[in-house]
Amino acid sequence: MTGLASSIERRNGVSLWRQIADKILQGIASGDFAENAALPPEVALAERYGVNRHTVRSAIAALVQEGVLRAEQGRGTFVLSRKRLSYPIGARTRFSTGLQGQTSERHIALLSSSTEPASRRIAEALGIAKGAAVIRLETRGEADGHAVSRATTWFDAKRFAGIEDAMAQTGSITTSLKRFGINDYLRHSTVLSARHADADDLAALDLQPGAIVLVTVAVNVTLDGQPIQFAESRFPAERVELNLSAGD
Amino acid sequence: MTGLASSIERRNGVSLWRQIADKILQGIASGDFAENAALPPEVALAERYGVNRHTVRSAIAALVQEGVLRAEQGRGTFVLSRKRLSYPIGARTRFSTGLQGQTSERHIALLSSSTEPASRRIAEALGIAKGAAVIRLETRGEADGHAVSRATTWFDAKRFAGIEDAMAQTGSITTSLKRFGINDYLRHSTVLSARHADADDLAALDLQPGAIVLVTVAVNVTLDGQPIQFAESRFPAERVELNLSAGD
DNA sequence: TCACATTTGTGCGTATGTATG
DNA sequence: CCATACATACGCACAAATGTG
Repeated sequence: MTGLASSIERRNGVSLWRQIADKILQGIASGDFAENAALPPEVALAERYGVNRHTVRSAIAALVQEGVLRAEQGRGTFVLSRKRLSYPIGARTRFSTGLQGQTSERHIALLSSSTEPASRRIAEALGIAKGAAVIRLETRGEADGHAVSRATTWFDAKRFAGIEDAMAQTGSITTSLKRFGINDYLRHSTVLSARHADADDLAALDLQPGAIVLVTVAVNVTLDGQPIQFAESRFPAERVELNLSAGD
Repeated sequence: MTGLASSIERRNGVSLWRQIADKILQGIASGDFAENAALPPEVALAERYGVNRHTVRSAIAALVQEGVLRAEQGRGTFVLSRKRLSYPIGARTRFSTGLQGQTSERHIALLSSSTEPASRRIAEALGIAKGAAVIRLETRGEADGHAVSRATTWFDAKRFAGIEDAMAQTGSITTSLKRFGINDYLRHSTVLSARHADADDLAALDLQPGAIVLVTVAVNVTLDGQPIQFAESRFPAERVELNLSAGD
């Protein structure tokens, strides 16, 4: 009955906190700790495994960092579920159609917008002069009430004046672009990386410190190759995977 | 001169360790702490900022986790540099040619190989019967002496008997496949995710606990669509970005 | 509104283990 | 073997957030 606790060993080359973390993982795998339910309080775990509360906290911190648990001050520590949305990226990358069939509802919320001079990087991507006015949109993609992306996108302000209003109204880039005579566009390039979420990501995507975001930096172009949009999107790695579809 | 330390405040809603971490980031940005050089010892930092050594440790742990620092037991804590290799992924994804121009030398080292029955997932991907024999290769991609990828790949054992020997000799998948009459192949699908590096990744890719790996799960096919290879690759996010090239 | 219990978060002091040179 | 410096673990105290009565 105390088999679990007795299998914790000291000075065997594996730190106690790592052993505790593995115990918790076992507990989740065996159904001892249910998904989407609260873990026992730290003090209870500390007693169960015969270690100090700090040691349990180290284990929990590691698992939070691995995206397995989520700790909430004053409430408890919860076991996360692990299904991921699959977000397709290809020549025709579209937020809404991409998630069709996986969620019942999705839209893009416009958080803020502003006009600013283009940095060198953005000017080059959009094929305009450095310092020319660009519109920046800060958006959050939501599916079934969960935040699944946080993006910053830039448009040439001259060509797309007022696109922020269209976005606010329609909640869709694709629809907004139609108001400017663009009925189709292609993903020209995508650079992909991953990093820990920063403070903004944490707030916008409802993540815990230490969470990982997938970052895409992309340029969309018209069918004849004119760049129209430059975007950096952040996806919570624990909730989203990217699906690099071959053709379309 | 002691302006830095005096700007640390207690009970202002931001934890001390986070404030210290931000101080260290400032120090790096301002050149106070040089890239690729050792940070002052923890006790020195603790004194400089007027906090306990544990608090400095929390700050350092956070920055290690963010990939900014690297702590080495018995030696010191080092500021990392942040250039990344750009690894192209497209229809014709090849390790060696992909990194051409970015490194002077690159190859794939075969760590181990084995034959095993195909799991359901692998059988489906390769279009063979579940339980049929498959060859598994554990490899590490190296460029200029640095580990840049860690992959596990599976081949149908019947069709590609002995491919492990070819890999060991040539250090190239592309070259090895030629021995089996395959002169060209295409990337059929890629699913991309990110997670924290596990123990194996840490060792193989020379990473610190808390580091992030980009994970691709891919299927390669012959020109007429026959699946030949299933692979899961892990890339250290701090050293590699993925470049989703549009056409080729 | 307020008090209170519960639970996680932060900080300090201390001791000991472990890796490096 | 020693000194240095990072790693782990424990005990204690209090702060902060949450939920409840």
